[in-house]
Amino acid sequence: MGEMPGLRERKKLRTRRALTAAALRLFMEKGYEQTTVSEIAMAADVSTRTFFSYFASKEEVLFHTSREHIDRALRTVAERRAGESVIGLLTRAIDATFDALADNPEIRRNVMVVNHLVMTVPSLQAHALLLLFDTQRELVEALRRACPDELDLTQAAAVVGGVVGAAKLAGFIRANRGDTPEEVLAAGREAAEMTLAALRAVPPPPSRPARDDTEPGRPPGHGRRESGGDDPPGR
Amino acid sequence: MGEMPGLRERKKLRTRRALTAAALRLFMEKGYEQTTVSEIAMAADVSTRTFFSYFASKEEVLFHTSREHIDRALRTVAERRAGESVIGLLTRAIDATFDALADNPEIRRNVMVVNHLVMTVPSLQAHALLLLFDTQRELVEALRRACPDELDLTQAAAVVGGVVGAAKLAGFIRANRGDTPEEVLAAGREAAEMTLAALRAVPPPPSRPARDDTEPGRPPGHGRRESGGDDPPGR
DNA sequence: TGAAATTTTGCATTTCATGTAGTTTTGTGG
DNA sequence: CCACAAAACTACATGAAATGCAAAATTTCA
Repeated sequence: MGEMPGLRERKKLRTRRALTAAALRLFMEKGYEQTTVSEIAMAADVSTRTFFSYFASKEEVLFHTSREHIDRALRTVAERRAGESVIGLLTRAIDATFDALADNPEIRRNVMVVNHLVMTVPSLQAHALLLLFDTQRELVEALRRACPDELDLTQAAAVVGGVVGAAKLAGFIRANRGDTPEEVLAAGREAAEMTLAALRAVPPPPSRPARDDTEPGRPPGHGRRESGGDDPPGR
Repeated sequence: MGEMPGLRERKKLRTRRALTAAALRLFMEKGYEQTTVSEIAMAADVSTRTFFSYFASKEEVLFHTSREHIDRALRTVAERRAGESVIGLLTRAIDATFDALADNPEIRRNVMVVNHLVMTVPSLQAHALLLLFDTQRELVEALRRACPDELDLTQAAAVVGGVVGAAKLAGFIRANRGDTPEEVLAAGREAAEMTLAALRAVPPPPSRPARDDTEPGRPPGHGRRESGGDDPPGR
């Protein structure tokens, strides 16, 4: 089959880029709601109908690029190192993701605009949360594939949800207060590592008996263990 | 001023209920996308325009009721008991929430339908995630109000995000697999308590020096402390 | 060059959502 | 019981998102 992209593919890429660039510019200039799809298409010199053959919706034009970051995180998890603990693996994946985000200046510039839009337009916020949520589901799957026999479904979900949830909430809240991207990233990283540190110290509780889980689901052996627990009185 | 609601208010309530009931029934019968707003209005015997004076959008008709659950959780956090640790307070709030959800059969029936719709319609999933996210932000605020001088912003966000994130992801994933509401609730509760247990054993790391936070942000004193910390080497 | 495949386009249509202006219903005070 | 003000509702018009379809236009390949 073809090696070099070919004119048709190159043109498609150019059109897609023109559309996203025009969209970002217009959103910044006039606001998201005030910008119509037909204006975006006009600015990119294509018909309105063509816009929708590139992006399923007006919102999607903002999120099409983030896929590569997601894939990197998934790849990191998939390449578990020999002898690496579950939490160690997650720590490495989190670090790799934050490092990649922090290092790329061009991406960071766009992220600023996208971030501002996401923070201020509810429908975009919802879309972003959905994207992140789907990512978490993929992460859970990847984690289970990389560490079979060490995590049952609920445990994997708890670990991923806890770490990503902490980073997300901390990051969003900081971003909402108008902090710089650097501060936002730092807060997210810090929150994730706080949760990881807690998980690192205490292996998940002993497997509950009556929990049939399709897979065997045994208690994951982590690095170390220490004080069992002292649960507070009651509910 | 008026004590008893008054006819006007009662009628409004009836109309709102009629609208939600009609919407749920039609959504179930014909699917969400296939149901138009005008059909819902027709079934509830009001004009299409009136629908939008009750609900800002077609999606909102599904989520208007969940507000009371949110308020209960917030109230629990606000009523911190004397001497209660931060994690203990959160544990109690989580338990109260899950107990309330598990106990009310009428709510559970509706939750079934809503759940199914949320799981299958992306725009509804996005809306639900947004709602949950806003709830988390309110929780962070409430937690900081209830425990001033014990948590800085990032720490509060990490704790809430971690616990809720774990419960959410575990619950959604189970729900997606078609598990019963009981199983979904159990998995959510279990995941939340797993994260809480981890946090309980390890107090957040010593306050980082160069972190100016609008509020003093001192190291959170939890109920008990033990192994100081084993912070991971570096980043 | 010419035929096949694919992309783009214009047009029609549907639905969500909002603004406006006018009518009906409700609460209140004489 | 009636009249008046406030509110809730309705009908109508409008704008924009999104989709389907068939007719051009463009690329690919023989």
